[in-house]
Amino acid sequence: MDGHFIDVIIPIPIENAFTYRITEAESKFIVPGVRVSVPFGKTKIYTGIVLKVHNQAPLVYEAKDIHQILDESPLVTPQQFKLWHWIASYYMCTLGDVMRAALPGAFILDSETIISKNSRSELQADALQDDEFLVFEALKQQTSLTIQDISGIVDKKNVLPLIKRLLEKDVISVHEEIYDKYTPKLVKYVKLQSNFSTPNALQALLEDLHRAPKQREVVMTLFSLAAKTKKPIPVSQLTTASNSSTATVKALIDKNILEEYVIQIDRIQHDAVETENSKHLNKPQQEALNAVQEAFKQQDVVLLHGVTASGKTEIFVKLIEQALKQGKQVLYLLPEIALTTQLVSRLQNYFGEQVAVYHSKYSGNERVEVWHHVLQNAAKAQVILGARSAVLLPFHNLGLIIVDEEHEQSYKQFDPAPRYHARDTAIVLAQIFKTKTLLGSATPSLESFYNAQQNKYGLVTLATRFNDVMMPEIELVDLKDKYKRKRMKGHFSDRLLEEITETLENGHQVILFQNRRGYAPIIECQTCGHSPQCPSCDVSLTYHQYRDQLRCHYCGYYSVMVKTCNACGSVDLDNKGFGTEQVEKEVCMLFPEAKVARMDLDTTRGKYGYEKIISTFENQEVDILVGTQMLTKGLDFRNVMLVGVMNADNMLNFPDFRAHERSFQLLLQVSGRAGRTDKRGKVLIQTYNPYHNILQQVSTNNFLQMYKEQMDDRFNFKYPPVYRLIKITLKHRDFNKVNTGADWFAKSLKQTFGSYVLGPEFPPVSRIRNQYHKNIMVKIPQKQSLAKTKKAINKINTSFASVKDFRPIRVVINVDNY
DNA sequence: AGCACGCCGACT
DNA sequence: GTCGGCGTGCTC
Repeated sequence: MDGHFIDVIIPIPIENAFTYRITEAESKFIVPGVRVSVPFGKTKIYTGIVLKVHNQAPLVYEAKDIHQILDESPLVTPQQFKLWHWIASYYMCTLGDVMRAALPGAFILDSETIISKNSRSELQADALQDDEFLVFEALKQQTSLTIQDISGIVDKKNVLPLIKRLLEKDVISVHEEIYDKYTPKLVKYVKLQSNFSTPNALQALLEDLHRAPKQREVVMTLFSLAAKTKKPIPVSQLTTASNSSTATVKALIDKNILEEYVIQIDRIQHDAVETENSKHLNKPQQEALNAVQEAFKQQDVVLLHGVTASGKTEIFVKLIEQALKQGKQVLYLLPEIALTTQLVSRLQNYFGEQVAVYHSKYSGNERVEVWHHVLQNAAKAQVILGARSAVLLPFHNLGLIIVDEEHEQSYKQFDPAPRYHARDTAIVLAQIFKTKTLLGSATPSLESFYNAQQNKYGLVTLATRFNDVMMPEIELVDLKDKYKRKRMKGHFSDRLLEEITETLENGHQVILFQNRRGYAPIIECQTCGHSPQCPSCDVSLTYHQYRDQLRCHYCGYYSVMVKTCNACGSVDLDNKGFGTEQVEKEVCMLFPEAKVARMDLDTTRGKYGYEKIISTFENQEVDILVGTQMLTKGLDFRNVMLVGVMNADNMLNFPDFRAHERSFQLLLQVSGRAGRTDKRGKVLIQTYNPYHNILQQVSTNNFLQMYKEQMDDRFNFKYPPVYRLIKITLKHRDFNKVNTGADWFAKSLKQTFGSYVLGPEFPPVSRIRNQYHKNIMVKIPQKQSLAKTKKAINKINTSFASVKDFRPIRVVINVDNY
C-alpha cells in the first residue's frame, strides 16, 4: 500500500479516467459518486466525479493532489455508473461525454483565474512597462482582478503574456477560484415579533401605530393573513395584500415589530391540484392492460401498439399506480415538445405532487433540484416525467419505465456525444433495476415492431379509439390531375378548399400541415437559373417573408432578400417550392374571415411561444393552424375536424432509408389530430403520387402491410432492423483532406468488413458551417458481434488519428444512427 | 475539449 | 520589433 488514490471522470472527451492522490483523511470521506475539483493541465481546475477509490499509485506519472471535495454524499449512484459504462461502450464515446450529458450544468463548477498583488514586493514603478504599470496601479485600488478585468484595463484581447511577465517580476500572484453555479432560491418571510403575540400587546401596538396608518395597515393585514392561512407569510404576499411597499415593511422590521426570515424553496412549484382517481378503463383498455401485465410475466419489454386516441395514457396511469403502490419510482419518457403541454397536467391530475418534470427548457438551477429530489427518493419525485435526458437521472428504486411515442426520432441524440437513444438506454436502465419497460405508440418504429415479431418484446394491440370514435376518413387528392384541370388556387386544391369551408361553417377547426418552414425554400433566377446559396453551407437559402430575409436552416446565416439576381442582375426571381409561411399567407387570402396562426420553429421561439399558440388554438381563438411536424406530437385538440396535408411528396422522396417509414408515421400521427371526440374527422392528403404504396397504407391505416413491405426492403437492402448500422462522419474545412482521409478510413474498414462498408459518400448537404462532411456506413449482420465490430472500428480510428495529415479531421462515430 | 507552446506573417 | 494567426501535443 503506498497511499490513497482516486480515479476521476473529467467532463472532456478523453478515454481514460484520471488518477489523483488523496490524503488518508480524505480517503475516509471520498466514495465513488462524489464530486471533487481537481487541478488539470497547467492552470485549470475542473469538476470531476470519483469513479473509484484505491491504493494503486500510477506507474508512469506522479499523481496530483485534488483541490477539494465538493459533496458529502454521492451525487451519482452505482446504478448510474453501470448505465454510464454501457452508454460509453455501446455508443462509442467516453465516460466524460456521458457525464456531461447526465449532470445538470450547474453541478459542474466554473473556475476563474484570480490575480492579486504580491504584498511583499514593493518595487519601483519604473521597472514596469506601460501596461504592466496599469495593472500594478489597478491592483492598488482592488485587491484582486480577473483575466477579463485586466483585458479591459489594458484594452487587449490576449493578456496572458503580460500576466506572465508580471509573474516573473514577482509583482502578482495568481490562483484559481471556483464557484458553485447553483444558487438556492430564497424567499423572505415576515412574522410578528413574539412579544406581540398576546391580544393585549397587539392592541397596544396598534394604538401605538395610530400615527402611522400605513404601518398599522400592514400589521393588521399580517395578522389577518396569519389567522387565515396559518402558513408563513412571504413579504411579497404581505405587501400586495396590504397594498403597501417594501419600505413600510422594512420600517416595521427596523422598529423590531416585525421579524424577517428566509426559507429556501423549490423553484418548481406545481399548483397543488386536487388529485382525481384514475379513470375507469373501458373494455378494450382493460383487456390491453391485462395483456400487458400478462406479457410482463414473460418479457422485460412490451410494445403497446394503440391507434391514435385509443386511450393509452389511461393504461399507463393504471400501471404507474401499481408501481407507486409498491413504493417504487416510475420514469415516463416523452419526446421533448409533447412535454410542455397537456400530458403533464393530465398526470398531475392523477398523481399530484408526486410528479416531477425534467426537460431542456428547465434552467440549470431547476434541474439541480429535480436531480436531488430523484436521488433522495423524495415524495415529490415518484413519477418522473421527462424527455430524453431524464433516463440519466439518479433513480433510486425504479419500478417501471414507460416510453411514450416510442417511434419518435427525437429520442436519439445526434449532435454532441453521447449519441444515445433514450428508448434503448431506458431498456438497459430497466434491466439494471430488474424492472419492466413499456413502449407505447400508434405507429411503432420498425425496429420495435420487429423485436416484438421476433418475440424479444411482448406485443399488445389496442385497435379501437376511445369511446368508439371512428378513425378519420382519409382522402388522397391527386395534385397532377388538379393542376391539369386548373382546379388549384395557389397550393390548395378545390377539394381542400371545399372541406375547409365546410369545416369552418360548422364551427370546427382546421390543421394544415406542411413539412417545411419559411416562405419558399429556393429562390431561382428566371434568366440564368442561379439561386442564392448559403456562404458556409452547401444549400439554397430559404426565403422568409415576414422579415424579408433569406435564411440558412443549417447554420442560421441570414441576409436581406435580394431584389436582383446576384449572378446576372435580372429582376426576374421566382419562388420554387413552398413553406408554412406561404401556406399561411394563402389561407389568409382565401379565407379572409378566418383567424389563422402558424406553428413552426420561427413562431415558437422564446420560452412560452409554443404554449401560447397551443392555448389560443385550444381556446378556439384560432380557426386554422398552419404548421410543421411540431403539430404531430401528442397534442389533443377536441374541436379539430379537418387535417390538410399540403404536400406529401417531399417527405416521401427524402433520401434516407427510413423516409417511407417516417412518412407513414408522420401522416398517421397528423391524421390522428382530426376528430378526437364523437364525430368522425377528415384528412385530406394532397400528392402527385396518390398511388404510392405508403399513401395507400396511410389512407387505410394499414400498419401491418406497411411493416411487411418495408421489412422486405430492409431485408433486401440490408438495413436496420435486419442489419445494424454505424455511421462514421469525417469533417474538415479542406475538401481534399476530407476526401483522402475518408478514402483511407473506408479502405481500412473494407479490409476487415468487406462489402459491408458503404461509401465514403457526401451527404445531401456536403458542407455545413464551412466544414465538408463525408460519410462511411458500416453494416453489421445479426450474427456478427457488435462488440468486436466496435473494437475493430476503434482500432482503425486510432491508427487514423496517428497519421499526421489526418489528425485535424474530426471523426464522428454514430452507433444506430436512426 | 481546452490550453500552452512555438513558429510564422502584418502592423503599431 | 511585437501581436496574434493557428498547427501540435498533452492533460493524472
